[in-house]
Amino acid sequence: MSIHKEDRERVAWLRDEIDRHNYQYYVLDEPLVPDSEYDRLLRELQGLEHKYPELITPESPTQRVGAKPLAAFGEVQHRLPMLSLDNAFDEHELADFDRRVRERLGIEGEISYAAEPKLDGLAISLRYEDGLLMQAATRGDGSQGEEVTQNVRTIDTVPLRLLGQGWPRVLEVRGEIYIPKSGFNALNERARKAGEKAFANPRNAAAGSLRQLDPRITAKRPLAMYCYGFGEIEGGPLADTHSAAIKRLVAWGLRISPELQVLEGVEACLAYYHGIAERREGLDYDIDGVVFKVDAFAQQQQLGFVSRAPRWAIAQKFPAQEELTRVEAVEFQVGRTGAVTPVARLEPVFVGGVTVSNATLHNMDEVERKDVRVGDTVFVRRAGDVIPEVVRVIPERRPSQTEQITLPTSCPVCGSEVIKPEGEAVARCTGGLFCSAQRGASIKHFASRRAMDIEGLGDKLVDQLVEQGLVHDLADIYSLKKAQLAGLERMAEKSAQNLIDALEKSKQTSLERFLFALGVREVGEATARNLARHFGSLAAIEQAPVEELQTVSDVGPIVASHVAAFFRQSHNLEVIEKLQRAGIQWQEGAPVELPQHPLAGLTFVLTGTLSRPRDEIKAELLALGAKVSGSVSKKTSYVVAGEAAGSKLEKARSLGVEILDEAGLVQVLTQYV
DNA sequence: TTGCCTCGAGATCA
DNA sequence: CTCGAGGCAA
Repeated sequence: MSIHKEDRERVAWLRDEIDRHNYQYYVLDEPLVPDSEYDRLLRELQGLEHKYPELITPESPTQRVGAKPLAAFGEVQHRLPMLSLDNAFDEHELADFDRRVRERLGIEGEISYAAEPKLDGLAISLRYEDGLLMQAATRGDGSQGEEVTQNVRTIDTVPLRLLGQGWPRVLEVRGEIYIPKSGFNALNERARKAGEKAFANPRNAAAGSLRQLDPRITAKRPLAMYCYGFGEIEGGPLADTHSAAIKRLVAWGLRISPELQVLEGVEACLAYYHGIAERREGLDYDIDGVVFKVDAFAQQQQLGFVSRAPRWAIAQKFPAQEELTRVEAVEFQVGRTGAVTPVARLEPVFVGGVTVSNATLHNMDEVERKDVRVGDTVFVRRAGDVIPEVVRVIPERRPSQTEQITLPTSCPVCGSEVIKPEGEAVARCTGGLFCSAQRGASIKHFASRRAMDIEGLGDKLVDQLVEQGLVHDLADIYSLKKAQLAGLERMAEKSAQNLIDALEKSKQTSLERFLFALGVREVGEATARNLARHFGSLAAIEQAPVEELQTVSDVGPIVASHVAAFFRQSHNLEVIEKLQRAGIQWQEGAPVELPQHPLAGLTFVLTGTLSRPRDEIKAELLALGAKVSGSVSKKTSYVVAGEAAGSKLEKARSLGVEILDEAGLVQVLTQYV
């Protein structure tokens, strides 16, 4: 069927018109027409597209909701990493941040900061190519996230095509996806009426909505987005300042925070923070603080990054919400290494969007400092937004006749002696593998994904295996028979076979995984990898003297002694042998020469009065493979400036060479070494 | 640490 | 229908 010219033109006109109304409504918050008129346009477009399916394009406003559920989310490599922000928890820390920024930039006057509220949602990266939304990805670990394009397309406030003109061919925009409070309440109201479970808080509802495989469900969730930053942009930045660049997004149909402001100096930032804090309740979205960014891109570039966070931005967080509750009990948990940790069992209380019923007390020093007792009324908060924490006891509300919490002399699980070495905070059960708690925890660790990755061997199953005495040491899991498993809960034929298969599959592994899985104290994934690479074979590690172990990067005297002690214990060696007899194997390689000179290629210049003799610092740098020069040139990597530094500092500034104070030097060293 | 989603499979009931 | 496990996000 041929398409009438006027229909084709009408379709194009309708799309422009609908996109324009969306823009007015969502971005500018100034609708031009009543909803009924908007609906009429949309229906007319749907009618025409129904008549001429060949006119349908992915960016048509009728095409937000894809028809088919996904099988799984794909992975996305971020071209520019999605970083996290440093936090400031009080005015003091914010002032420190401002001072550091000015010092690094060598500016006496006030810095311009772009400020906006920090939304409590989840971070997202949108990629537009030739003006069309091609990809939306979650943050993930910062360098690799999940592709959730199908779901993000359903969000009304995210344009499928950029409006206007002048956008770069490739534009990555970053922002926060969230659910407005009003939408959240309506959503939960609906869920309650339908007899479904309500969401605990808007953030989790938003995160859950984005993880739906079926975009039709996502489309029913009232998600929204504000843009606050950038990823890759073809042709470079959109303006000289962050605020100007962000404001350009508006013309292209992207939504930005109406609260965005440029402020001069730290005093203005503080005032802004207090202003937002006062209006917090009235805003239609949850926020957990305010973000300040150095506005000028040139200054941002000069400031650079520290590991995973930019030096040019900070999040000033609101004080964590605190609630009162009662301590029902203090129990002692025994971990994989035997560490005995006091945990407060609390009367469940809703704090910061979740129900908290447990809070670790870390160690006895902490218990004594806070003097927490059973029956106490305490303030609880979520520290750093995540970990529940007992803030303090309200002594006036302590019931009479309470007792101080004391460290048990014997392990609550196995009864072995508990020892707290002088000067150490952590107490330990001496039961070793005799202790079922340690046994269980070490098996769980062994089976975990980053270790041996034995699918199906989860917490509940391990608890059962240990409880029933089917497993005594790590190696025993490989001699489990289907018949033995059959007696356990939720373990019928199929599950048992799956587990046996998973065990079999895990036998092919790598030295680093195996080393990590063994659970040697202080040996995490990174250290296991370093050891494996350095020595190449298990035998070499087993026999290595402490001095040799210490030559491995990241291994100091403490880690080295733990490693050596582990391999001196005969029962550990027996378990390893048993595991190998069970069929665990890996490729043993030749030891890899690790670069002995982590600072190779860097040139330092020392100037001014430093806290130690210059020769001493110089020797250290040389030992790490760096060059130390007497004069500053373009090739100088860093100038380390102490008190009363003179012309060399001047020269460094004029050449744009990075300048470090001693603290900065330590940071750089930890970065490279 | 908690909450959410998804999947597979066991448990339960008609 | 319910549970356990796994994965993700803050």
